[in-house]
Amino acid sequence: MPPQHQVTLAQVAEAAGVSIATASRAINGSTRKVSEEIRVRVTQTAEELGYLPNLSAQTVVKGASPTVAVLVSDIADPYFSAISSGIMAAARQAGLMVTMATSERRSADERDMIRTFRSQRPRAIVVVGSRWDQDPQAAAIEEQLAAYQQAGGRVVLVSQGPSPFDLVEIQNFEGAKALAHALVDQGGQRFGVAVGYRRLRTNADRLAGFTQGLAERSITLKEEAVAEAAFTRDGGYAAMRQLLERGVELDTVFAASDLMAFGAATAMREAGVQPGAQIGLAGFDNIALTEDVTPALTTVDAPLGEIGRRAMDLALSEGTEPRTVEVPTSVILRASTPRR
Amino acid sequence: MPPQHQVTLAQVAEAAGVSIATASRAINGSTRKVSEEIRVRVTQTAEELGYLPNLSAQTVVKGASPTVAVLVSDIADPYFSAISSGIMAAARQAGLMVTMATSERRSADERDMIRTFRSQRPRAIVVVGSRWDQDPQAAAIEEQLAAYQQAGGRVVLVSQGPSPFDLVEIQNFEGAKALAHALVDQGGQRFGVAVGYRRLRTNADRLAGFTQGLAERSITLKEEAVAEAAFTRDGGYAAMRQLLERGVELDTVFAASDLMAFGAATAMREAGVQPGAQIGLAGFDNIALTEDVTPALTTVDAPLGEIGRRAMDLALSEGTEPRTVEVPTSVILRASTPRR
DNA sequence: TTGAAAGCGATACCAG
DNA sequence: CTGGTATCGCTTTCAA
Repeated sequence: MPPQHQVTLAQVAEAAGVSIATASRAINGSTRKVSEEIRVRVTQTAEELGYLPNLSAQTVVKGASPTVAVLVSDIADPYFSAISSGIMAAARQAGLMVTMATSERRSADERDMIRTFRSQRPRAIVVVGSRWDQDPQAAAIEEQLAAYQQAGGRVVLVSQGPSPFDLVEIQNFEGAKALAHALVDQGGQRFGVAVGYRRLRTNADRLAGFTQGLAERSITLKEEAVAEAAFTRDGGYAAMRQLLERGVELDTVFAASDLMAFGAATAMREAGVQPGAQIGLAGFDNIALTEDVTPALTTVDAPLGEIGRRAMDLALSEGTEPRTVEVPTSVILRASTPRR
Repeated sequence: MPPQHQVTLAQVAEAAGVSIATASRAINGSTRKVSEEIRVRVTQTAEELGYLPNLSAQTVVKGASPTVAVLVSDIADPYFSAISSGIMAAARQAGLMVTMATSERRSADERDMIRTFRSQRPRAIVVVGSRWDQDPQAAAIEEQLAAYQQAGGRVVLVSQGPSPFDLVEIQNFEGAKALAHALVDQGGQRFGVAVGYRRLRTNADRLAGFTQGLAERSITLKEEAVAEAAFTRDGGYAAMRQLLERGVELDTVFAASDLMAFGAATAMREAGVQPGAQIGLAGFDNIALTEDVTPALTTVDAPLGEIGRRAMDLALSEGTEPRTVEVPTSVILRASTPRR
């Protein structure tokens, strides 16, 4: 790493003919006790010299950096990028920088990244991503986060409870349940589900909610009508193919995410089935473009940008007790699930 | 910002019964001159105590932080998130952290963010986003970047040339030209274009390439067949509406990005026109989901992930002369532009 | 190979 | 209000 020589505070002080202490107060005066005249002179000198405060030096003495660290599974996934967008907007308003890393859903890496984050002494660490059942790394990760919190940092999870940390929780169960109701009300009777791996809590919850929603309308979701694959576009494609190959009779398919739904739609078409015609299709999340596809995709809206903002709110707040923010979801019916 | 008390190197040294200097060498020994026995003892003690190096302190003394700063216009846009994903993957391999900010296409903010980046003393700054013609802030931004480079940092732009910095350039002109050829070869005759604001170089280049491609096939693109709006999904929608309202006769529309194409497709449908049937539609970028929409979208592939990786390659390389990497594009014909 | 000590850039306490 | 100085956590000469 080539060292970068920069203008230092000492140089500014010297050029302005004041002490370092005064220069510091003039430029970053916490309790501004500097005569206006000097303040102007120093800031001008700083400007002329192109002085930029060394954030690291400030961090060393202050003990924490004006930064929030964000860990997401995959930034190319519109779900995560929308949440990240909300986080970054809120961070900017709060005058914080964002350092970001992607775990690519490998929880071993996740632990390492959190260690690296801790080295940065950020003001908060936000982890976005579903919890895994029986994750062998879960304990190690939680330990890292707990130690960080112990040391005075704030931890916010966008995930599922229960959690010893601040938590933003999407109503996966409730949303899926409401969707089931809506779809039955539209005349759906034979349901199938394309779900991501159930070890991911998000999938388990959405499936459970959907199942219960159907049950409340006296419809039993048969196990053979549930196909499981990766929680991605390709997984949706694969799961839909499974369903089609199994020959289960279906009039409506629920995909556990919009991305899976997109893949599922393509699988249907390849099999000569028109989504929204022979078989209805619904997703979850309401990511961008769900309105632009044909037929427009029925889905459960999760306000992703707001989720990011809420996470930052928690990160910036002071409380000591871990709090949970429930983010409500709402069903959006579109052409992909016509009334029958 | 609550100070965070953490285990320090001094504590580790004390607990291990060695000097701070030795502890430092044992844990981060650049030139490893520590006896194996001590090394083991120190690292174990560090582990037990939960020691984490203070990155800021290291940065202060080393003069630069193991970080690359990335500025993108909008992380929620799949174009940028795909590039970011490539950058982050490459950064991780190189053992660098990523600090990220979004300018939201406001170039005044852009300048400020670069200043803030500089305060971090990152190893490199990567700016992703099209250049504006007559951008009043352009000079100020370039000045910031130049000063940063002067001080030993590396600057990489993912943008358009000419540039005094390292540059990753997408072949917008060539790609659009090739697309024009392909569409004419398929029998297209009456072309329209939905383009983003032309002050954005990306749009100007894509439009110019497309126009020239048509010209090379003896087709003149009339000005009335070009509609200009925001370089977003909504802009595509608006531009397409303009075209339709103008009543220009069209058999094929080129949208300057896939996102614009998605919006344009919806506008067509609302007007009772089937994209891919009455009017063909093509985009640019080949973002995710272009294959999953109906009809699948013809587009120009820009390898977004690779663009990010290339940018990092440049950021990590040592050379002093500014270099340019041209990233080739390729036409992908799909159902949205059927043979006529 | 190890340790003592001099910085790195900035803040904040304590006098003046 | 201003200046001198100890301090933050760590790396890196310079001796031993």
